[in-house]
Amino acid sequence: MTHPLSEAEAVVEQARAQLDACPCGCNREATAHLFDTLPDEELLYDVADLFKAFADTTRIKILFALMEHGLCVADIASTIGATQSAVSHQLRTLKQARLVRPQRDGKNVIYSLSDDHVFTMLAQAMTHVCE
Amino acid sequence: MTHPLSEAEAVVEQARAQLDACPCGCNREATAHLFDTLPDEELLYDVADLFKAFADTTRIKILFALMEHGLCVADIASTIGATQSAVSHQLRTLKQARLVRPQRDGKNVIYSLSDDHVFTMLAQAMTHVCE
DNA sequence: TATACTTATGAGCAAATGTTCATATGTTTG
DNA sequence: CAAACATATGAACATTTGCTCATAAGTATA
Repeated sequence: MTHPLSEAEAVVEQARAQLDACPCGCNREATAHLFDTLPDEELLYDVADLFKAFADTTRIKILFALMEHGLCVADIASTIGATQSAVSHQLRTLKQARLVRPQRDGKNVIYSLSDDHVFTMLAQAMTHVCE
Repeated sequence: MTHPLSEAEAVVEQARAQLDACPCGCNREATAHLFDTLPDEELLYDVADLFKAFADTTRIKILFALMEHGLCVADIASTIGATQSAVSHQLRTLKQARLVRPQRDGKNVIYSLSDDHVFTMLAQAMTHVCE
């Protein structure tokens, strides 16, 4: 015997839970309690560092260029119109901040966004700017 | 006559739609198409500028201090342990980037986060750092 | 192994940034 | 209006940052 209604309710519950758990922290009510007190100095320092990694036009161009798929250094350079050296220097910064991930492919090194978190931060910023 | 199953399905559908519409852009599939081509130079510049506004320890401290509720300049300064002048200078930067909003209250000026977008960006960064 | 090709790195320089100190601007109250 | 208090701003200085140029390091192929 099936219980159509309760099954559906379970799905609804699941969907709601997923909303609450949205990893991006966009649910203010569900997240606010995390900030009752000022976080540790060190943590705040790390947060600022994360934003610093995004805070340059060249690096932003690189990251957007990688949103579709990975690219080698030379292709990144030609896509965004920058020097190989400049791109390599900035990739170093992005790599240290764990925003991109290198992967050797013969002579080339393919860089990709580290994870969906990076994508989310970029999308979030883009929507903010576009408003 | 009621239709329990189809009503429940409607709710499920609504919940799913809400998930897709998550304003933070955390749904990669739903957002990816926005980045098929590299955005305009100017837009990328603005995105970098937005991140620059977050990219300083003092400013991050100020923003986190404001996550609970608005504060006047002096209170911000004492909360984060910084000079009145330093805080005022940085508030200027944050104001220009539309991350905070001033509101006169007698002799004081109460600063608050501009909108939930700012909250989201901070929460997002915090979760990224904490992983 | 020698050569060509791709990427990474170090030094040096110019520009941007954040702080302090002094002071100006604004606001309330005697 | 004068004095006290809160905030904003300008100049100067030190630090950080991002670029270029030259060159090193890693990889594939003749």
